[in-house]
Amino acid sequence: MPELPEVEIVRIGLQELIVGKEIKGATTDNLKSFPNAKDQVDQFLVGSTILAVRRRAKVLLIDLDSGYSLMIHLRMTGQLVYVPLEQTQTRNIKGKSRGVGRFGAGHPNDSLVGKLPDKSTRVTFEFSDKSKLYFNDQRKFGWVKLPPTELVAEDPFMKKVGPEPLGSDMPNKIFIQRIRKRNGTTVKAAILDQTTLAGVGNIYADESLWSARIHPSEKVKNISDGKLEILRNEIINVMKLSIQKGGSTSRNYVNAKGMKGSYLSFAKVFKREGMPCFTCGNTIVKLRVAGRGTPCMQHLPDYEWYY
DNA sequence: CACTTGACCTGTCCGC
DNA sequence: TGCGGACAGGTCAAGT
Repeated sequence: MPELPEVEIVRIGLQELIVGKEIKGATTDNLKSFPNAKDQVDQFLVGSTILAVRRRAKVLLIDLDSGYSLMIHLRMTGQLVYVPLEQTQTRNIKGKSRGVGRFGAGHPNDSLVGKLPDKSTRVTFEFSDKSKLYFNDQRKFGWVKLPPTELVAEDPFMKKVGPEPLGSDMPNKIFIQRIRKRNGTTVKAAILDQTTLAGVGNIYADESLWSARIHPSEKVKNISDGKLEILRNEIINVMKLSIQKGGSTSRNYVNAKGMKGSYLSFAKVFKREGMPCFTCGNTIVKLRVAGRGTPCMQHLPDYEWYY
């Protein structure tokens, strides 16, 4: 689910909501979600205070004054929702996982706050002021780890992940250099590869490729440096716009206050299969590229006409 | 080695 | 309405 923009929005929200709070406890009923909880929670988490909330790629990092950091990956359906003390919980329909609701994005009644915990709650963090942070994850792909802060960079994923697209460490030259290492594959597979660059997922891959007028199944080796430069700029543009719009909510995504994002109403291809392209009017189709559902134009010429 | 495919899970949607 | 299959925002292990 969450790609870089969604994780960044959660980070911004948590930074505002939980920094300075003391952790009183953490519980999980799913060992896969927080594998070392039993050994680590009492020793390194309980009694510690939150110093900062960082993000690297799609991973959230919550630094604690115990010298440890919570590492959290939301994968496909993870949510991190903060519930303040004054929110009394409404009664849940037993066994039913509640969706975001029927109100528009940003509507106060649309928040998951007040409906938590529910059957998708995997980890509950409680603060000393009795407020809570829920890690919900329907599909159980997400995870929580608690390494020493200084060893976060030694995590296998952190060691191999590529540069941040919105950071100053990815100028055009670096982007083109790195993506050219994937000359043999399709451009969509190349930008989805987290070791090539960090943070692009299925939505922003399709959106940025459409904006750059590059077909997702085109091989990297057939694309000029000039077009790759345009692609790099469009990746930055769509991600920045998405952050402004509160991210993409396709099904599950909500921010730290339990609210969904509105970027998909600005999307050009994602979830628009069967509808006309905003530029050429041809019908958007859904193909399978890099093993992923890929809404795009049918043929390369659909894109090339508009170079 | 570079690249692609299946597996991990739960829930929803669509066609019969 | 029920049932089977396909599919869903990510990443890794195992396959070619």
